[in-house]
Amino acid sequence: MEEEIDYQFEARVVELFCDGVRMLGLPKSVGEIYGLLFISQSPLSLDDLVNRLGISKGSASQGLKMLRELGAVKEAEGDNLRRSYFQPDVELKRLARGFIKEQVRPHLASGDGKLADLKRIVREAPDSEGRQFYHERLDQLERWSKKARVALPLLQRFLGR
Amino acid sequence: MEEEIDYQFEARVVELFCDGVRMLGLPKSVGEIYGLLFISQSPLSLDDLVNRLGISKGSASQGLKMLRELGAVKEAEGDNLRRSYFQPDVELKRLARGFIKEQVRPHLASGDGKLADLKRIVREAPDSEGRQFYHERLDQLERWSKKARVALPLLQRFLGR
DNA sequence: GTTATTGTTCATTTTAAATTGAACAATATT
DNA sequence: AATATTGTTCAATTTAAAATGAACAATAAC
Repeated sequence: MEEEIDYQFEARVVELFCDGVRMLGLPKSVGEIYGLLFISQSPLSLDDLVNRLGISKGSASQGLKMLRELGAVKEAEGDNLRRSYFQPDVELKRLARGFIKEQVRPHLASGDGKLADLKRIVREAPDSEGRQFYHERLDQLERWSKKARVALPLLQRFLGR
Repeated sequence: MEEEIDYQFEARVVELFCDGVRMLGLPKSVGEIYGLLFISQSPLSLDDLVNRLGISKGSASQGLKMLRELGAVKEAEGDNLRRSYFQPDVELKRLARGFIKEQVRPHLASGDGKLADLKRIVREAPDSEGRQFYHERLDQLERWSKKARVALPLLQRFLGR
């Protein structure tokens, strides 16, 4: 009965994290895994995650991989010496840093590259009524990108205090 | 030939915006529409969007609706008096405000509600070894949420200057 | 060296989300 | 009032992303 309450409670926390990570554009399973680790009193193994969340071994493995890359989970000691156990990193600072580094910056960088290509196309195009307009719009885009690049470290700093 | 260059250029700008909005979790078609409006020298009608992007009337209508709700496009005058024409709002400030108001805040609010429910469950549960731990974790979540609520207006302010 | 255990990879399947397009409403034109 | 034009809605379809699970590698135990 006590178990039953815990289980329902756990499920609702997991659900809350699902919503959370989907807002960030990450797969549901990643939210489930992080959520369960977050609300568990002791580190869990891949097998624990599979059993308690009812997801496949593949999902659990991939989800853990992503969470490790994000710096959102770290290895920990557990009963079984042959297994790896995981616990969540619960510092918002680190979570934000990992997300920005792994998910945001790469997209921004790729966008900057494409933007530079476009600017070159306009620069090398023959003069025309459109050229000036296009140039202005691309400059606008460049200003957005620059602002984002400045905002990110500020945001990170704010979250880390 | 001149037309051809413009078309390719336009297509690449549209693609850039597709990537951009997908990073924000919005549908591709919304990026295409905004992107085309962004790089067009004059306002466009729904029909223009359908023809030049090769998307369905339904998509264009829904995409425009979302962009209007986000405050990312506004109506404008055009040749045909019976049609509505649209042009983009290119102020980062407004774009950020709309996105935060329509896409971020609702999720945060719903999360806060669920979090409050969970806190109540823990508060009303009988004392147990787990109770204290759960309480701490939910407090942590609450601190995250509060930090986010404070960060958003700061971010908005920063983007608006 | 054979068998068990643990975890990863990736082709296939499933699921969720976006798109379509036909029916419909609203409004203007003849 | 009949017809044309414009735009919306929503059930059905398509598409992209995520989850699955079987095959595989790596390591440990026997």
